[in-house]
Amino acid sequence: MTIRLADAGEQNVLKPCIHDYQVNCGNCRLNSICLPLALESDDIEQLDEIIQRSKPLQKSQHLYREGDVFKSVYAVRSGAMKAYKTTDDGREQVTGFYFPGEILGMDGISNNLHASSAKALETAAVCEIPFTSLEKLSTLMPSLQRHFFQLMSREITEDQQLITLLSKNSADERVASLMLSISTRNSKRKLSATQFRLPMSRVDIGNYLGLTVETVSRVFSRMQKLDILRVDNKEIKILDVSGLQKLANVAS
Amino acid sequence: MTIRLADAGEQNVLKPCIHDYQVNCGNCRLNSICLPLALESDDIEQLDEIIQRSKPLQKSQHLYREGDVFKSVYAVRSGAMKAYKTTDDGREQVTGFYFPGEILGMDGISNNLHASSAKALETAAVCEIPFTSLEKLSTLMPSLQRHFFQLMSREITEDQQLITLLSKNSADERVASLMLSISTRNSKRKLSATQFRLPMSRVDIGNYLGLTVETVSRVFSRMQKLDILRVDNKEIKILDVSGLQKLANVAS
DNA sequence: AGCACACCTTGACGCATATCAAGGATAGAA
DNA sequence: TTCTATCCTTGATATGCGTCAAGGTGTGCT
Repeated sequence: MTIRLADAGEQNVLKPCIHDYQVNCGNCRLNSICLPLALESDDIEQLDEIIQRSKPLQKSQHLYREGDVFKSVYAVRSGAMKAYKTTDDGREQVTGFYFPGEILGMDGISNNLHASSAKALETAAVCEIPFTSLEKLSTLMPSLQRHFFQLMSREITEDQQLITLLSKNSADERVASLMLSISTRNSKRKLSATQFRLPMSRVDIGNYLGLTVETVSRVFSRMQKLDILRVDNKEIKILDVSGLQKLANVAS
Repeated sequence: MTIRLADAGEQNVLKPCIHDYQVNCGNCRLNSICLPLALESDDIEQLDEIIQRSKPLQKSQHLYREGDVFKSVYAVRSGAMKAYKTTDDGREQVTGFYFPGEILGMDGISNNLHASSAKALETAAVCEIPFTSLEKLSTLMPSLQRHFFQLMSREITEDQQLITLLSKNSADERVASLMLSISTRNSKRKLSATQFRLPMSRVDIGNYLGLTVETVSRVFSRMQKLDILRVDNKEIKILDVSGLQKLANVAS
């Protein structure tokens, strides 16, 4: 079986290797998102050495589960992941969606146990970054230490954004915000900011935003009627960005 | 003017100094919460040297404001603080309450700007920990580096708890959870787990939990009627812990 | 002590979103 | 292709919490 990743193709020409999903950090297309480091090139090589690239995950396969011993954080290389917790009464709470270049698993550091589960929303490849190696390397490379402090801090500010969204905003505003967030993250990866395919189901969206499926569906219908979005199942086209921003109630 | 802190009294007998609010980390009563480090005593001394202890904040005084340049994180030494963000449309979102031994300000690391404001809920003393010094020290002391990774990770998991609470739980469950959280944090500080004075207003509670003042007030009345709490303005007495846990919908 | 202002409580009512229900669309399997 | 399971949409109804309104309580200032 040949595994072929969209991002890996060009590298293979230059640098063939046993598995064609092998890439290295130095020429990974995503390193500006994943590691916006002021790293010297031999620093990157050191980092590259500790990172493990494993076989892609199939859709709905778990990367780790809540309660697993924490060993590594992970960078998404292709595809998309969701993180979720199971509440005491057995329901699920989606805590985040992760796209290529984004890091997940940092919530496991505090107790050495993963505080949430991570599951592939579609076929996905990840880079595994063993945390003890990362810690050691961080003491040697101040810029790497700083970068990880920043990454974790960003996770905190993003969670606080979501808290505000859940606490203060209407269903329309929540869905609009998520669409804008995905749009922004896409454009950081040099993909279309106005047209994309949602990797997650309506249930996941609702779960993440504290809404029911029905409400999410109705919001999409409403936005379509207002010519703000064109929704065709999971295909989204943003027709009116500023209208969407107005709906999301954010300063552009 | 003489400033006197509850925690500082006994230290002054042993180690008088210019300001009687001066304490050091080595004999601070809170160091088991603030720094549960496997630090050697001379490590603690090094940490102690970078920490600045300033004059207490008066009620409603700001420690920092959203958008301020980020220089330090802060440990609460006495009193209580709240952190909040101002939304694009000018409303306030309380993102956390901080009690003695707890650390705030870590959301400023990612952009070198504070992502939220911090305000004293009552007269409060804080320890200022300059971040660049902390970073330098962390490269030299792996256990300190690890500790800060853990602290930030804990902030992430706590935010995720709040996300779940806001997304899935009723008004009763939210208020019950907050009461249990304060109770737990009190007992970590060797204070009563069943009787305490809330430092924050009903507005702040509602704001934090995504509820209106009126709803918070009604929940308190309801819990009082059920003999779960005794509420006398800001004085809270928990009469039925397991009843409260049941209301909060958490596994005890 | 007396006043003023902020904070808290309670009630009546309305609305946004959940819930319940049913049918349609889509995608993977045989 | 056809079957089947999952996902999505839409409508009708219910409800928890917000909103509006009014009055009470506590606290700090003069």
